Amino acid sequence: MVKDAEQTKQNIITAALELFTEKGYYETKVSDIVKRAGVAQGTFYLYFPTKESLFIRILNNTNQAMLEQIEHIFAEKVSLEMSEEEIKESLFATIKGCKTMYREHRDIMYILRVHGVSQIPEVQKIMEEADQSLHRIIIHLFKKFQLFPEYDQNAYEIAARAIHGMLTETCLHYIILQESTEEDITKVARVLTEMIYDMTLGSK
Amino acid sequence: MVKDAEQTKQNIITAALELFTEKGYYETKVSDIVKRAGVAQGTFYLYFPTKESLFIRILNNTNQAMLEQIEHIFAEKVSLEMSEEEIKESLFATIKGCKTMYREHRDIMYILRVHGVSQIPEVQKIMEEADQSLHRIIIHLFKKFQLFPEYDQNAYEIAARAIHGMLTETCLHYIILQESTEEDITKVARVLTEMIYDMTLGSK
Amino acid sequence: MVKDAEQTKQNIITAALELFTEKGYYETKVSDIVKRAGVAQGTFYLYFPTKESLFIRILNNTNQAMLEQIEHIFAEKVSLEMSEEEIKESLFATIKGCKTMYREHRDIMYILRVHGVSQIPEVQKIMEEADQSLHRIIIHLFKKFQLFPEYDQNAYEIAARAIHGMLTETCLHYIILQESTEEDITKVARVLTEMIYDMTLGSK
Amino acid sequence: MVKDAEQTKQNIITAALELFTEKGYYETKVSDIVKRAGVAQGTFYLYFPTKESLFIRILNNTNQAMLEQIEHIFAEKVSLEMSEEEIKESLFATIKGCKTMYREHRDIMYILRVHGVSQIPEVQKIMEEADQSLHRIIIHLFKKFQLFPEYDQNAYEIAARAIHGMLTETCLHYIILQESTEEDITKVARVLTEMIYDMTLGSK
DNA sequence: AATGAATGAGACTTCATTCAT
DNA sequence: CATGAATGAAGTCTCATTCAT
Repeated sequence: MVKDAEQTKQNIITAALELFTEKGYYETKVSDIVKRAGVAQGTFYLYFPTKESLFIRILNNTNQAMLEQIEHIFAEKVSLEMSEEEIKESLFATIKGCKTMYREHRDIMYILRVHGVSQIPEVQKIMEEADQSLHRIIIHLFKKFQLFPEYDQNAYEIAARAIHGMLTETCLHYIILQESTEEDITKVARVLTEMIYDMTLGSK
Repeated sequence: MVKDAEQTKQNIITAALELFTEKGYYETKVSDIVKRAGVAQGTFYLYFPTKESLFIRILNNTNQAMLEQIEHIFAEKVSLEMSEEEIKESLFATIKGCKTMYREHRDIMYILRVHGVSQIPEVQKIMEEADQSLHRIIIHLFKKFQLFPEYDQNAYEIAARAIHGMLTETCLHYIILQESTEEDITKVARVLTEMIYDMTLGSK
Repeated sequence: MVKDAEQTKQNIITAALELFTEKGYYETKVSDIVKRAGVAQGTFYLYFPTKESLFIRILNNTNQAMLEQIEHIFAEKVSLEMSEEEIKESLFATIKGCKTMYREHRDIMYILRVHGVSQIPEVQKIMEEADQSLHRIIIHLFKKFQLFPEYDQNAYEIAARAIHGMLTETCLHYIILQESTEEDITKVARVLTEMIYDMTLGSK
Repeated sequence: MVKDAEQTKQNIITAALELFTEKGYYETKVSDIVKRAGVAQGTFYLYFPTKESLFIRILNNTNQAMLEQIEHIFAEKVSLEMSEEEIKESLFATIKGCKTMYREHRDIMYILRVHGVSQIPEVQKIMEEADQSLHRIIIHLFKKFQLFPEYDQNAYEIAARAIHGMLTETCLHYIILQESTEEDITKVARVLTEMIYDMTLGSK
C-alpha cells in the first residue's frame, strides 16, 4: 500500500535525523537507523540507495523549507520613513524570526554545525548556496539604507558575513546546543537588535 | 636515539595534520598517516595509543599556543584616556592579531570548523574552554569601557558571543577556507574594526 | 483467465531468456526479470518456485526441442550404396542442419557455453544427456559404414567426441558468438564436410 | 618476514584454486577461501584488492605457462621430408603434449570450461588471446604442408577451430572432467592422431 | 625503537524469497 | 491472480589495533 510505504520511509527519515543529531553522520550506522525505525536492514535500501543519499535528502528538505522561511522573514518590513522605534521593532522581529527558524530546524543545524559533514560535496554545495542567499538579502538592506556608502562589494560581503556570524554563533549556543524557551530567544534577539542597530542605523 | 624518536613522532604529527586537513578526521586512515610519515603501521602505536589520542594531542598543541596568543593579543592595549583614533587603532590591531593567529593555525581550524570532529567528547571540551576564555576577555573589555551598562551577565555573554561570531565567521571564509594575503587580512580587520567600534564606543 | 496466466508465464520466460543471454545466470536478478516482464516481484513466485527452477525449465524446453531436431537431422539419409558425391551432399546437409539448429537456439547455447551454469547439478545432467544422445548417433554411423573397424567402444567414443568437438567449437564461434547469415553457415558446413569426409570415408 | 607473506599469499592462491575448481567462481566466497587458507578475512585483502583480481591473477599465471608450453609443444618437429610413420609419430607427440599440458592445468581449465567466468571482461580477453595463438600455429602448419591449398583465410580459420575443437572437447571429457592416467591420455592421443592424419596428410 | 603481517569485528549493501492485502 | 513492501541471511570489503620478530 502506498500509505505503508510512505510511512516506512518517514519512519526511516525520522529515525535517521534523530541519530544523526545524537551521534553525527559518521557515527550513525545504517544498522542503528533501521533498528530505531523498526524495520529490517534491507528495507532501508528500498527507499534510499545509500546512507549518503538519505542524508542529502534530509538536508535538502530542511534547506528548502529554510530558504522559503528566510524569504518570508526578511520580506521588506522596514522603510526609510519609519521612526527609530519602528525600525528597531522590525529589526527585532526579523532577528527573532531567524532564531525561531533555526530552532525549528535545530536537529539539522546541529548536525551541520557541530558534527560537520562536509566530506560530502553535495552537502557543501547546499550549505554554500544557503549562506549566499542570506548574504544577498543583508547586502540589499545595507544598500537600501545607504549604510556604509564608502564600501565596495567586497567590503559589503565582509560586513554581511560578520552580521551572519553574529546570528549563527548566538544561535549555535543558545538555540542549537540547548533547548531554548520563547523567553530565551526573545532575550538573545533583543541584545542582537541593539547591537546591530547601533552598528548600522544608530551610528549614522 | 631520543632525537630519532622525537623526529618520528613529529613526522607522524605533521603527516596527520596534513591529512586531517585534507580529508577530515573520519576519512583519514591510520594507514594514510603512516604512509605519508614514512613509517610502518606498528610504529604509529609506539607513539599514540589510538588515532583519537593523536588528534587530541594535535588539538591540544594548537589550543595551548592559541590561548597564549590570545592573552597576548588582548593584553591591555587600550585605556579610557585614549582618543577615538587611538582606540580604533588599538581595536584594529587586536582584530588583526586574531586573524593572523587564525591564519597561523588554519589547518586545525579548518578541521574543527569544516570537517567537524565533535563526536569525540574530549574535543568538545577543549573547544568550549577556548571559547570561554575568549568570551571572558571580551566581557572584561565591555565592563572596562562601561559599554552596555544595563546588561546582566547573560546579556554580556550574548554580546560576547555575537562579537566572537563576527570574528570567526569572517575568519572562516576569508582566512580558513582560502589562502589569504596580508592585505586581505588587513581589509577584513578594517571593516570589522569599523563595525565593532560603531556598535560599541561609537554609539555612546 | 487461463490465457492471461499463460501469457504472464511466457512473458517471464521470454524476459528471463533475454537477460540470461545478456548477463548470464548469476548476474541476472529476479528483480531484472520481473521488471522486463512487466510484472510484480511476487508474481514471479506464482509461476516458478525459484530462480533456478525457471532456468531449468527454459533449458528443458530447448533441450527437448533440440533432441527432436537432432533425431530428424541425423535420420538415415545416407546408405552404403550412395556415390561419393551423394554421401558428401548428405553429410553436408546433416552438418548444416546441426548448425541451423544451434543458431535457432543461440540464446540458450550462449548461456551454457559462454556464461556457464553448471553449478546447478540438474543442468549438468541435462547437458550430459544431450551430449550422450548425439554421440550415440555418431557412433552408429561409424559402425554402419564400418569406419575404424579396429576401434573398441572406448575409441569410438573418443572419435565421436572429437567430431562433436569440431561441430560445437565452430558453432560457438561462427554461430553462437556472432550473428551469422545463411551464407556463413553454408561456408562453415562446407569446410567441415570436407574435413570429416576426408577423415572418415575419404581415407578408406 | 618476506617469506611469511609470500607463503600466505600462496596459501590463499592454492585454496582459491581448489575452491574455484570445486564450486566455480560465483559460488566460491571469500570467506570460503580464507577459511581453507587458514587466515583471517582481512588477510585476503592484504594481498588481493578484490576476489576478481585474485581470479585474474590465477588465470594469468596459468595462461602464461600454457602459452610457453604451447610454443614448445608445437615447435617445428615435422618436416616435409619425413616418412608417413615419422610424421604420424611427430603428430602424436604434439597431441599428447597438448593433452598433458591440459592435464597439468586441469583445475583452471575446469573452471573456465565447466563453470564459466565470462562475466569478467578481463577473463574473456585472456581466453580469446590464448585461442588465437593456438589457431595461428595450426594455420601455419596447414600452410607449411600445403594442405587445403584452395582455402582462403576464413576457411583456414574454420579448419583450425575445428581441429581445436577436437582437441578441447576430448580433453574436456577425458582429462579435465576426470582423473586420467598416462595410458588414458595415450589412447586419446592415438585416436586423434589417426583422425587428424587421415583428415589432412593422409588424404592428399 | 621499528617493522609489517595478521586480525576480526563490523560496516555497507544485495537479493532471493515471503506474505499481507 | 496479482501486488510490492518487507525480510534477513549472507556477501564483500575496511580499518583500527595487535604482536611476533
